[in-house]
Amino acid sequence: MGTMGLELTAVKALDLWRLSITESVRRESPDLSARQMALLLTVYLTPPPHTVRGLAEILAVSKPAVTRALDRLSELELLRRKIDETDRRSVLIQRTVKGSVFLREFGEIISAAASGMEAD
Amino acid sequence: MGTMGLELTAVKALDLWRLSITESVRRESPDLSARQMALLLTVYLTPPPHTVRGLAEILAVSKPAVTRALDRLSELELLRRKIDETDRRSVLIQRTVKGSVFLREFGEIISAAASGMEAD
DNA sequence: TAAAAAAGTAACGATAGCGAAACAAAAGAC
DNA sequence: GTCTTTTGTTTCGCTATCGTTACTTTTTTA
Repeated sequence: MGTMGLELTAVKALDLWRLSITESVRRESPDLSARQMALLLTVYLTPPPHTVRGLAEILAVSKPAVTRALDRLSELELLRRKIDETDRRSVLIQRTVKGSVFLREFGEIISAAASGMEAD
Repeated sequence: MGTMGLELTAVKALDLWRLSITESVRRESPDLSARQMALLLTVYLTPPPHTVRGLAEILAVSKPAVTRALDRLSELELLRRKIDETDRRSVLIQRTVKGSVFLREFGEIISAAASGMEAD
């Protein structure tokens, strides 16, 4: 199994996670919760448009919880709200320069941790 | 580069992170902060003994911050404090059954996400 | 156009977490 | 045996986030 994708045993996966998140914490990145990070990554890596309702469904959390996460992430300027002019009830969640930089750096942290790991 | 270790571009790394953390959030796992998760993984995946001081150094955070994270994680029974009888000032941080289960499941989430990812 | 539905937010009372400083307990130095 | 250092926790005032409920605005339905 797994020959079509990336091979990664559970133990190696956890160690990759450890190395990456530890490095991220050490760099004093904002201490985002799992929920906030999941929301941020979803906006950046899955096709738009992104709405509060859609994100709440994807993450299986309530709409107010998404609103609060958006409050935090937009305060950090990691993403931005914009009213959907075709349906003014909706809010479109958009990327920002700062968010792109943040995630690019984070991706590089993971990637570096992976390349430094011992082979099986 | 990277031929000695696991190959993972930054973009694929981020998507692996997204799939894993999203699945974790959807399962209503406790919403741990990056700091708490880093601490938990360090205790489980690096050689003991683990002390407050040692963890604070590894994560580059203050000792009270470690104490607070331990309060939370031990309340969740993901790990446990034990006084070091050879130096009763020190507290040894130990694993629990619940924490082992939690991390094993999380490792499997990552591993499953990886094996389901498109190859390059 | 009035009523119903949908999208997102605000308000509520609550807990959790923050950094900084002060603290108690134990061990080491002299 | 006191003084100092080390270890970890507690406390302080404060901000952030929690889940739930109530609400405003906009769109759709009838």
